[in-house]
Amino acid sequence: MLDIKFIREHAEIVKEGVTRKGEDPARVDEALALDEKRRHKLAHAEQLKARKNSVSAEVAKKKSKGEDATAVFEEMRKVADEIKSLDHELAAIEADLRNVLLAIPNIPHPSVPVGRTPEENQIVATWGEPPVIDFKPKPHWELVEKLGIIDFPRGVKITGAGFPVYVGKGAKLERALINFFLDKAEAAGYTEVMPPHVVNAASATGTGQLPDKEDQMYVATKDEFYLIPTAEVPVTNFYRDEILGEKQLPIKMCAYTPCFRREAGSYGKDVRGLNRVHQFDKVELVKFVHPSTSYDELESLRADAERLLQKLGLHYHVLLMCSGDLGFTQTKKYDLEVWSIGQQKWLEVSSCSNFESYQARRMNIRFKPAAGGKPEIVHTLNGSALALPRIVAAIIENYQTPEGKVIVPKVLHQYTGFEVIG
RNA sequence: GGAGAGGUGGCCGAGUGGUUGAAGGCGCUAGUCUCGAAAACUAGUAUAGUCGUAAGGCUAUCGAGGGUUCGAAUCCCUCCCUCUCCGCCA
Repeated sequence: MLDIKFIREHAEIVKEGVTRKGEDPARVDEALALDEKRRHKLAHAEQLKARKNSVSAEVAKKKSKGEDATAVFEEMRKVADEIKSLDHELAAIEADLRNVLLAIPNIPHPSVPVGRTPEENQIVATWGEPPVIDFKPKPHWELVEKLGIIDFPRGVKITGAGFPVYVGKGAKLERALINFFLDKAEAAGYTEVMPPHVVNAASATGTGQLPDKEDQMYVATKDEFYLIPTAEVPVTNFYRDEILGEKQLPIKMCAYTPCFRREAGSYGKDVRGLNRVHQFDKVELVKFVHPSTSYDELESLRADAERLLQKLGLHYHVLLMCSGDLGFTQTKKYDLEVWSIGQQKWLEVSSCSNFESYQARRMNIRFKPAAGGKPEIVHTLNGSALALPRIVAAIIENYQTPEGKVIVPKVLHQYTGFEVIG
């Protein structure tokens, strides 16, 4: 969420940013009104508390001298009641204010193009060329079935649609990619973590999954646990409610986890094969950085993700998302899309975002400036490096042979132990 | 899951109703001393909100929330977490 003080002091900037995101700026005024009301009540309540405290001190003094102090009890009883009711009103106002603040999106960075639809995203880089082949390429779902490396029907039997089973070389390819991605992340300075795959409500709120995106998560209701939709959730919450040292920054972490997404409301959209599944593997990069460096860190994060695609030899391009296509909590985002020849389309395999202080404020992650002074909120960023299933789809389609075999990219050989599937 | 113990500042730890935001120690920072360092000594050392141009004031916070009371770190209730023993178990 945004800082209420920042909103108070820069109401117009915030409203303008909210509008660019395609959200309703009226919430900003709502927040300001609640804030005004809150501070008014707070001043009143604190006055009464100050009175209570000073009277209490006097009572203590009198009692220690053996004097009678019952004269003020009657009045203080009333003051106590009044304080209690003001505190209740305040709690209600604060809860309302927080809810309104949570409903105000992060505002786009000035370098983000203004736009409303995905068509207005800008292609800012392209790498490689589509594979040149002289036969009709097949989509991956046909290839994997023939090769017997991914079993969709049995996944349906075991769990349901969107839960593929990787078998034999398919499983090994998956594992090889995970190890490859993690090794590269480690080489780029990221510390590997293996976090829990379910989180509590506080963590899900910290990264912004709750309250808005509750429908997208699987919930273990008995224990109020949420299956993670991305490693971003547990990893970013690693430092929730902590104060870091400025010298520790930037902190770079990577994590492999399975990701669980209900994908409610997306039925029929790109759902064939591995394009959209309910459980998938992903290696995620997360950074906690000094506010002055977060946009440089975004560029290097993107470079870290791009390097993987280059090593795999996959033709891709980079999209700079327009203001309207940014996520609620993001200020700037790049999507990496890989060309998949069998489907003749671009598949999103990574999304690299800067959240500035928006997530960190919700999570209360701060750092103590080395020069002294008050703790400041860190900036957080994250990016996929990379999401597995679409990479698997792209590899299988782009590296297919006329006979329906798949050549494994060279960088993976040391991980797979085989060079061809089929 | 059963029984018991406990959760106090960066850490250890005192505190069972009244100037206790909280003794003492450790750590950390600065200063004195020293050629320099150590030691010693002195001082400082939480977070947040709010008011104020500022200096500074006020309020809150002793796991969380509620209650009792003129007054709660201290008493009561609920919840969370940690530890020990037993049970179960990869």
